[in-house]
Amino acid sequence: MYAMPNAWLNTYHRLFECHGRQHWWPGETPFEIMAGAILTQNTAWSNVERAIANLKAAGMLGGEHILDVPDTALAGLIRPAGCFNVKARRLKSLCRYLAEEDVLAAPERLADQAPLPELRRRLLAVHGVGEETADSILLYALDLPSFVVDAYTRRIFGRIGLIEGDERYADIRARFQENLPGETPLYNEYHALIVQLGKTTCRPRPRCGECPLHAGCQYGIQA
DNA sequence: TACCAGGAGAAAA
DNA sequence: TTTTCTCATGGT
Repeated sequence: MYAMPNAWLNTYHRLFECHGRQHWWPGETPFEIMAGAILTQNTAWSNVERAIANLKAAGMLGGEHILDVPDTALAGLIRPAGCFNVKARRLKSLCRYLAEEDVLAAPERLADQAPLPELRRRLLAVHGVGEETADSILLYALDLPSFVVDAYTRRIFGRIGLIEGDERYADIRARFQENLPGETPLYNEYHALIVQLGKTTCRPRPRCGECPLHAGCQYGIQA
């Protein structure tokens, strides 16, 4: 696929060969992906699915609806995702921002409002949107090439020696983007594969032997 | 019972 | 600037 693979691309190809295409993000609409990015903060996705199901069942999975509902009612719907009072405020903050950009009814149009760096800066200014959440929204909801770094990325790439693991978020993101073609499908699949590996074979335990990455890692990939 | 899971903001050091 | 604390549910 790429003419001059490097260690970063080699790792991607090994992950892809092992785990296959991940079909991310698990959301049906750009708004659902954005909401999921907030709801999944420090929370297992299985809990987020319940919260999103509640929003769907209540007909609330849209920015205009969320802005209309009282905080307490919204918190009740997203309760399974944990930190529900905090996340209710964060969801509303995101919706207010989408309204300010005049894209509340069609959040995918946010991608047309400004270049990626400016969009990222604006998202980071929204209450409740940190770097990982902003990059998740840019990449998975807006199809823009912004690499997502998470705890799995730090752990796995620290273990295989491509990073130290304790760098700042921006530094790790820059390392990926400097060493990979700036292509949305690649960033999309790469992060999804990292999460898949992190969830299935890289729990804190001795080497699992299930992933080809372990073949080159003296310690196995673990926390 | 304790720990972990696809963080972020606020306060303290 | 960096570290610590808080938010909080559900599964193992």
